[in-house]
Amino acid sequence: MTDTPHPHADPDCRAVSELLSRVGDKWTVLIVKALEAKPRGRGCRFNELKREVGGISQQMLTRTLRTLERDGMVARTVHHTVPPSVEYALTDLGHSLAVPVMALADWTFAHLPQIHANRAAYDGALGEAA
Amino acid sequence: MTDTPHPHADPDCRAVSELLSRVGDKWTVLIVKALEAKPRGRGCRFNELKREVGGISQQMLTRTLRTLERDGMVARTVHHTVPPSVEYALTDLGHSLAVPVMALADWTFAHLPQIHANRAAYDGALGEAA
DNA sequence: CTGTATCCGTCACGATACTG
DNA sequence: CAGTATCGTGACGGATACAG
Repeated sequence: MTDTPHPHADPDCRAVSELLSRVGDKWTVLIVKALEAKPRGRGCRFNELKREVGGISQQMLTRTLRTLERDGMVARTVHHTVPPSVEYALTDLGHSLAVPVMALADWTFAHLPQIHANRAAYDGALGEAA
Repeated sequence: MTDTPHPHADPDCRAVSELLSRVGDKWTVLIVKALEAKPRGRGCRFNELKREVGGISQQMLTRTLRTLERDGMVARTVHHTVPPSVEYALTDLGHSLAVPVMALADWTFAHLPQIHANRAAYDGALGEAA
């Protein structure tokens, strides 16, 4: 009651924003999607994942995987062999996240024509304003 | 077959990424949420919206609203009075977008304790590694 | 009241080189 | 093969000043 500067001050709200940002970033969804395609229980090696996602740098792949691992979305398994090999796999939490995310993706896909039409109309209106 | 550099090259995939980024940005969801709270058909003035979202600059409010308007998510109605007044309201498309977005927000909210526990465990493991 | 234009700091992202 | 360290760049977001 003291005073609420703005909605983001609320811890829960911040957490939701944070997760939304995560989903909205450039690679998270692509990585989750790639891992989700794998048969349940089977992991994916680092470079294998890198190839499947495509166009991602080692840096970003490592960073994004670390974040996902920290949140418990992916599990990391190290095999101390020579050469070393590491397997990544979605956890239950990771799989469950994929559900609402894919729903959003489906929404986008379904409304794509509409959105494109809207943009064309908007941009067109600007041009003819002269 | 010619060659697929990376998934983002596909127009549809790019469009989905784009929408995801939009949702993941700092203000879009908060604005949509504020507009959604309004009774159907009733608009919201610029500064009224600014107050309700809280902590947003005019700059960002204008930019985000423009983007949403261009995509047909919000409708902008200008009343040529003195002083001028403008009303913003969600369109049908905007309302329908709110559904999957809120589903994602609900997922986050539901799994918040789990995620926090995971982070604590992860960070804790790092500390004791020494 | 409702915008637009400008400047500036921050940080996400990418490329590269290096290590175990 | 997997990962870290370092550096550069550019987009994004915020503050401010100005205009209709």
